[in-house]
Amino acid sequence: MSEMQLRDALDSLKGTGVRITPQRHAILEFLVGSMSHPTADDIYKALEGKFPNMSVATVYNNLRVFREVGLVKELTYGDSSSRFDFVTTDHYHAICQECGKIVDFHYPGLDEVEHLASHVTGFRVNNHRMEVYGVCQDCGTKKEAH
Amino acid sequence: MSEMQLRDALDSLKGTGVRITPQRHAILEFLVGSMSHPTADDIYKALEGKFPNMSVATVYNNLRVFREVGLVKELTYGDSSSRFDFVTTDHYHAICQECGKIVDFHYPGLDEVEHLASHVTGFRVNNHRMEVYGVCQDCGTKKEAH
DNA sequence: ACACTATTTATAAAGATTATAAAGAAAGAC
DNA sequence: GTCTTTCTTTATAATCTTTATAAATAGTGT
Repeated sequence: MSEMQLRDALDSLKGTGVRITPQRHAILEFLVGSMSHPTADDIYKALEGKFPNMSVATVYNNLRVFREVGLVKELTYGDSSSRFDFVTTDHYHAICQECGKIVDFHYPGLDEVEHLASHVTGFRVNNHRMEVYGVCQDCGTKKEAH
Repeated sequence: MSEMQLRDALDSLKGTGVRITPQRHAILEFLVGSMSHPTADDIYKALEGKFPNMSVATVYNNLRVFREVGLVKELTYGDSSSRFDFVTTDHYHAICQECGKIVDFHYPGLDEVEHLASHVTGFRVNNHRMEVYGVCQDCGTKKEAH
């Protein structure tokens, strides 16, 4: 299943004339297999074993390439580093304010918001982003216990 | 009108035991009067005339204080620096992908999304954030002309 | 005006991301 | 398979934003 996602992603890259390097392959593979919305540094560290000589710049460069092609979304969360999310189906994020965990959830049709925004602001609207902030179950129960 | 907002904000600060310094007064005043969602550096530069000796750290420190008290919201937009928004009524942002302009718009009741997210993820949800991305009128017409 | 404590300032440090230039490797042509 | 061109990687330095630190300064209540 994620095999196919990876293959599609690679095809999509080829289609836009982006070369497939071992590093790109590995970064994409990691992103597809990862449920944890990793930071650039997470990816760098995760691939240290396979590519002892890989530069951080390579990770950043390729994440930018993937983002430009539309394979990956960049999530900027408050103070710390950006997190990267392999684009599959449309979904939103719930972010825990205690531990930083990010959990996906689906919600139908916020297209209406885009239309209204477009009407009110005069923008040609391309897309939107939404996040819900709160405290996850783990952190919630951790606090109750005293 | 923004006079009153400023006065309310100052009262609110006093109420929580935060001292009113000239710098804080000026930063708040600037935020209330500003429609442009400035960065910390914008604020620093804008107040350079009035406070030639003010430190950047002061701006950051106070923006943090204001955020903790709930007077100000921090917006993290993509690659560059955070932007700060004086909290008035609830509203969302439309962001131009060409020039970075941020325009406010109102939309009623996305509480439903919070409820669903809470139900699906098990989070105790506190708040949410939504942004619409696109191209503003200025940038749109600029491109048509050739 | 005094005293107590929070705040400011100046500076340095940390952390994330990008720029640069030389070395290396994909992909298509032959 | 080899060549050649061009893109990519690497290593390093630089940049930019934000925070930490410690001494000097200034609010606030009495």
